[in-house]
Amino acid sequence: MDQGFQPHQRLRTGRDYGRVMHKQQKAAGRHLVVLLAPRRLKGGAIAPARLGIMVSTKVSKLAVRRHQLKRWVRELFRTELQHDLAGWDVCVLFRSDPPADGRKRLDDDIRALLRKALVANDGPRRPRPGNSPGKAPGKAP
RNA sequence: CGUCGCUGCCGGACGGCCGCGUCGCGGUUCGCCGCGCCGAGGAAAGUCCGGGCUCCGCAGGGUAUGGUGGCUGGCAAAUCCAGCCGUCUCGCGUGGCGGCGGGAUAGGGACAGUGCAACAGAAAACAAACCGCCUCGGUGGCUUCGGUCACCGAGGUAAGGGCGAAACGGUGGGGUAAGAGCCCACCGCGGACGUCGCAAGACGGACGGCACGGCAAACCCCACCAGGAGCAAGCCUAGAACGUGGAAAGGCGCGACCCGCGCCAUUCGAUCCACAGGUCAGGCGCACGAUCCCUUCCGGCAACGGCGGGGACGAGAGAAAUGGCCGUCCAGGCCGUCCGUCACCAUGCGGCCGGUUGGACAGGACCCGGCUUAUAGGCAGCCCCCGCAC
RNA sequence: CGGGGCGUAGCUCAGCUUGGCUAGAGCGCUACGUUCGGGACGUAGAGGUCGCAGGUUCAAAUCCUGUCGCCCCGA
Repeated sequence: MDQGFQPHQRLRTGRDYGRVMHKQQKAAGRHLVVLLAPRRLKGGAIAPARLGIMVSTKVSKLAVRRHQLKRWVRELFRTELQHDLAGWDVCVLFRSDPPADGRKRLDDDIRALLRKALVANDGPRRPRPGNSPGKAPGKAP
């Protein structure tokens, strides 16, 4: 099984992040929020999943801690989640600092929130029809 | 032996699997793939100082502003480091000084000026009379007619009382109506000058005759230092645009001000305003340097410096890479158990087995030197003489 | 990278300029009064290491230095 994690598997630009944030397909937990957006390549092929992680200084003032949180999420994505999420861009946004020894619980939370977000539709309050620039609403795989 | 304190150092090692970043080589269906090297700290942190580097045409003068404040040395430089001096303080010692040892120290100037000092107290800064003490005058009482007491008034007096953080030298003697550096001795204070020291200062001291109180981490004065911005500095390449309307005689260049200097412009119009248009592109800067490690010799009390020899290149990316699982070792802690060593006990040392913990503070963003702060545990040295044993 | 500000009673703030007289105000809290009871009102009272550590001074919330925490600007 491929467990790599390379540049094309990440959200890299502000545009990527903005696209995921505006999709409104999300699920929130105590310590973090998971956002999803579907993605297709030009030829219609299913794109590999991409991950973006956001940890602000408000979550923790210590750089070490912020790095550690990113690594936890990245490791989980790399080892088990990336193949199930093919065709999706995922963004994990931390709201507060989880307990220092709570890695297992954090992993469970992420899995649960992902399931919730996948079931959720594009968002209950759809923007005014005809206003959005021709985006295709994502379909849950 | 342990502990406290201070100083310095270390702050896991090796290996396996999966994974990440730069670079190099090879391959490629141009998506990427394979192999190899290297890949966070002593504080990478706070950003408190100092530099390097880069640009601002020149860095020139003055003012302002800010900083520094014993001396000498060290360093590229410094609010850093070392040594020394002064002051304060603690301990030891002495009859008392001198002395010895430790600690702290932002430590120029209070005869340039302005200002501040609550409460208490008579009085708080060119001194001053509340009580007291003394003299003189007046009135009254008593009288042994010498005086004495009370009150009022005019003066003298800083020795005594009490206040305070601080009261215009201290002690003793002379002196006096009572007193006073008024005079004298010793001490304190100021101090021309001399000697020693590179210097801060140290020692001696004619003489003065008490005058000169405290606070400048109050304003301030003096001396010295500082041009400004910061790698989003800045340089190069590619690409887009190089239009419209209005105001306009001076504007801009250093961003506190003035001077000096320079540049652009004066209706074909510098510049300013509004609109329109463009920009989230790539490379360099970017890591071989006041570099790091080991070392002979020399100079210095030390910080540190010099000549020489050997060895090492150790992240540099774009919001930004070091992680996960496991094994062995190693290290320490705690508990339980057993054995050995010294003549014995305690302590200690060494060894065996079982269980638990892999630990603290913490992650580079142009780079260095220092400072400060955080830090589980361990090692070494010094100090102390607190505890235990002999 | 550069710059600025704040920390005082449970809460929101004043006092810092020019150190001392006194750490103060409002809300809240406690007790009593008033009311049949509550609210409002009246009277009395409690409550503060002035973020922390040093220093200057006779004396520091105030001045100086260091440090911790929080907030806000500019590029």
